[in-house]
Amino acid sequence: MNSLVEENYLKALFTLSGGSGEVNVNDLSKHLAIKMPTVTSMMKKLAGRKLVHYESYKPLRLTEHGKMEAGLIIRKHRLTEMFLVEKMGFGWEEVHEIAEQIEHIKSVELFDKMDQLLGFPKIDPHGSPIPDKQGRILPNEHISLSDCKAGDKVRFTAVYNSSDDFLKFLNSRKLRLGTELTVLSIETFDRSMVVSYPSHPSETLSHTVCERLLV
Amino acid sequence: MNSLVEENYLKALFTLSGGSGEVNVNDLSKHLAIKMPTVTSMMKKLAGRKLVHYESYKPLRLTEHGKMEAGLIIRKHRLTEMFLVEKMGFGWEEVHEIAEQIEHIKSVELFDKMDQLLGFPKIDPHGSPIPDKQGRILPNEHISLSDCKAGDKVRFTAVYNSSDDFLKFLNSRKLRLGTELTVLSIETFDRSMVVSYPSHPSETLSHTVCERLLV
DNA sequence: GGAATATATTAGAGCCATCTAACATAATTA
DNA sequence: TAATTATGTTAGATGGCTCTAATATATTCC
Repeated sequence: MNSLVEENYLKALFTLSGGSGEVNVNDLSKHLAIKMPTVTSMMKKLAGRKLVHYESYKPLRLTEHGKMEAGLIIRKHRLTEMFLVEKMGFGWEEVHEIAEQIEHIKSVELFDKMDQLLGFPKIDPHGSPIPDKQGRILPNEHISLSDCKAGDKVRFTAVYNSSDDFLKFLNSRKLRLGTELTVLSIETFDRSMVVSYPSHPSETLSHTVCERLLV
Repeated sequence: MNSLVEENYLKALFTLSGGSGEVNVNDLSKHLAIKMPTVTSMMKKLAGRKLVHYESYKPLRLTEHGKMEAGLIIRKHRLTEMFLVEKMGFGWEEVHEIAEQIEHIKSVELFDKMDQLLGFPKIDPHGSPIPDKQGRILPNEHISLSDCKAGDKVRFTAVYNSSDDFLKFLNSRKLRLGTELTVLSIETFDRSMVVSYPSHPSETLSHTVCERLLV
């Protein structure tokens, strides 16, 4: 049984490991706001429990077992966010903090029940995929809006690295998951985009925003 | 901010303090399954934070502030149980374990939302009163079924010290909160009672059971 | 390739919540 | 009341997670 602290390390490793599956001690340290020596010693501990591959001065990698465990935590997090939004009436910008805590609850039944009441959703309120009961996750197929060309018609399906402020910004522009966007033009000097969608015939979005909108 | 561990001590103190409001170190130690020296040192710590009155070799008492804090934790516990039963379809014997964990979640909004979705209930699924948002609790007015006389007509409104097994027993007899009971007779030799209620015209309940049914 | 910088590890310390062993006080009972 | 038993406290140790300071290895840049 993993402690709450260990679970946070696993989740962070999962989140930070991109395509390569590798994570630096330094990045992990910054992400968790925990000093590097502490991280190193925890990595040795997790390596002892076969949750991460650890070799001195090499990047960290989750083992298959570690990925599964991390996936299960993320599953709980995302099901919780979904439940809070869909069944309890929270705004999607309010739920992260609460889900951060509830994800550590030990009860298969609780999360199965959420899953069932939600109709076995595949994505959370931010558009991120929900891992299955084995902790497996399908890598998402999304690209950034900023990678699109003028004239492209796309569906806004997820956000990247969502902060409260960013979600509030999206709300203020009535940009919701599922919205159909048409790219009208792209400014070359600052790469901002002008897009149109049902409720807003012409809206300008900065490059920073476009990078974080997945379609 | 109280740690999870401190919260468990506060809750136990609240639960164990009867009419006198006093609790022994020994009882607290047994209830929490934590050795006495550990309890003593934690009591000193909580006394330093003005949550308990502590004097060497004297019984423990929660301060008013401590009672409030404990009440708030119990409020979260009971709202959670209620929510799990009423809104998520759990059986009332399944929810205690989960509520034990969720009661430590830091989020006023989460519990306010539960409260609202439940229509501001005054009692939990076991019939125990739910403290208000200030942590105040109204002492319950219930008496044991075992204190009733033959011929009494009463409403079953709460259970005392409910265990899973006991709740399963009640389910098997279709004894639910709110059931109207009539005491038909009392056996003098073992103090068991014969009662009747809508679904069961004649049912015998042992003294042990009767003591734990509050009416 | 060597100096400077960035990244990672080791060593040693501290806090929190727990324990056991030993001792102190209070309550019970012969 | 004196002895016994029950309850409570002190002292010192441990494990988990964290830190800082010092050291080691890798990477970058002149």
